[in-house]
Amino acid sequence: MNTTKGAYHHGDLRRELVATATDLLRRQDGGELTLRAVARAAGVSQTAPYRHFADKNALLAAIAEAGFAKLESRCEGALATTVGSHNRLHQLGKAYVQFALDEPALFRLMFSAELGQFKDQYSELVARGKQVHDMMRVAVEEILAESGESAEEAFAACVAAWSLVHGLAFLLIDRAIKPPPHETEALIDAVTRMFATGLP
Amino acid sequence: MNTTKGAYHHGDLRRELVATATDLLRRQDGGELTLRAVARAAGVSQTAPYRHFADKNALLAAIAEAGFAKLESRCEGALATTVGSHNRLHQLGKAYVQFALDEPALFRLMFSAELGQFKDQYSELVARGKQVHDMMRVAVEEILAESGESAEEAFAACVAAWSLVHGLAFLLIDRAIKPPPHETEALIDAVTRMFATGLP
DNA sequence: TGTACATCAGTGAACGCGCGTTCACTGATGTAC
DNA sequence: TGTACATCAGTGAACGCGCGTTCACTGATGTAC
Repeated sequence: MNTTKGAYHHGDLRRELVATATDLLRRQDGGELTLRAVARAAGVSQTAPYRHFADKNALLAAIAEAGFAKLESRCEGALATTVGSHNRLHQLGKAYVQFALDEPALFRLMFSAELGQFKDQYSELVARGKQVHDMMRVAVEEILAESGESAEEAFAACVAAWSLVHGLAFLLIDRAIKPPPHETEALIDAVTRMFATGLP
Repeated sequence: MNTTKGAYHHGDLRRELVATATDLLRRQDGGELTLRAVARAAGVSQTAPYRHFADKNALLAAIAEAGFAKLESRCEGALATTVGSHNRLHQLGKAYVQFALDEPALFRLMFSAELGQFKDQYSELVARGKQVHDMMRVAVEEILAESGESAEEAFAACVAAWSLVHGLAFLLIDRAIKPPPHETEALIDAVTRMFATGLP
């Protein structure tokens, strides 16, 4: 594998395209992501991506997959240093919302209707998405296990926990609610705690 | 005002374009909404909309504004027949989520990044959006007033309530969670109740 | 070690397409006298 | 009541644009002998 930049053979263009696209999303939040723009930003001809992706959808799927991996590792990082079941759910929620704030366009893509239309064809992507759901589930179950709740309760509670952080993330990145910047973190803290400590 | 269909002068093309666009969103969820497609669906030339809207953004703003009005009237309908502060918040949340399920593409547009980029230019749209927030706030304050909570608590609680229903709506319409269709309503009921009854 | 050749990973020109928008226009309507 | 004319609300052709994608190609790499 050749990692020299500028070479005719790039070495790892696939990975680079995904990284460049993620970067592009970060820099031009709101705009449309085009294959040509990604290739341009990667310093490569507009047809080069076709060597690594069947079509634009395949690239989008790869970007979203990498996004889920990133989200997952952020959440795991938050859990790694936290003890106590309520506290763990609380930190998990904060990491989730913070990820959305750091990467709004990527977060949007990961859950977009556009992606939703074909994502079932990309099993790795589906698997990555499930793992986020699973982290939520485990965190909620940790709490409910302590008080011996039923599994049905657990499902609804898990969905509620996820809904809360997912909704807060979207309301913030879509600017439906606009707290002063220096109060944003406190708001996230208050809202996520509200649920985590509210569970039985 | 002439309401005869097929006439050269339509009579109320502005309203019709908004209605047609909403219809189009409903029928082709996921696809892009184009000015030309809206005009085509309304049975009018592709340049006719320019008589009523400065550009495509203005049409999108009008569609979203009508969407917020619709959402608001749905929520008001739910509140009109409900007594008891906890119950009212619960029903409000259900109406919100149900609206998103009935009009997923419209709901997405109302909160889309695309719209977010220019919506501040349309004050009527901004005002409509605020009214939804206000309904949430009032419902939460009704509850908190009964136990004399502080205003800061109220803000976080309001954001939390809105986040919960907003997140559940998006997780469902984006198929991030896929309950069996006949269980969807029960899940919405359980999740929205979970918060409404969880407040002090 | 040197050479021939298959394979791989790029390039660049070109395609058809649908988009938003403009422009000069035309048909319908309403008003003044 | 009838006519002239200004105004309003549409039409249809045309524009330039950037898009995803295809195609024949070319330069770089690795392997067999």
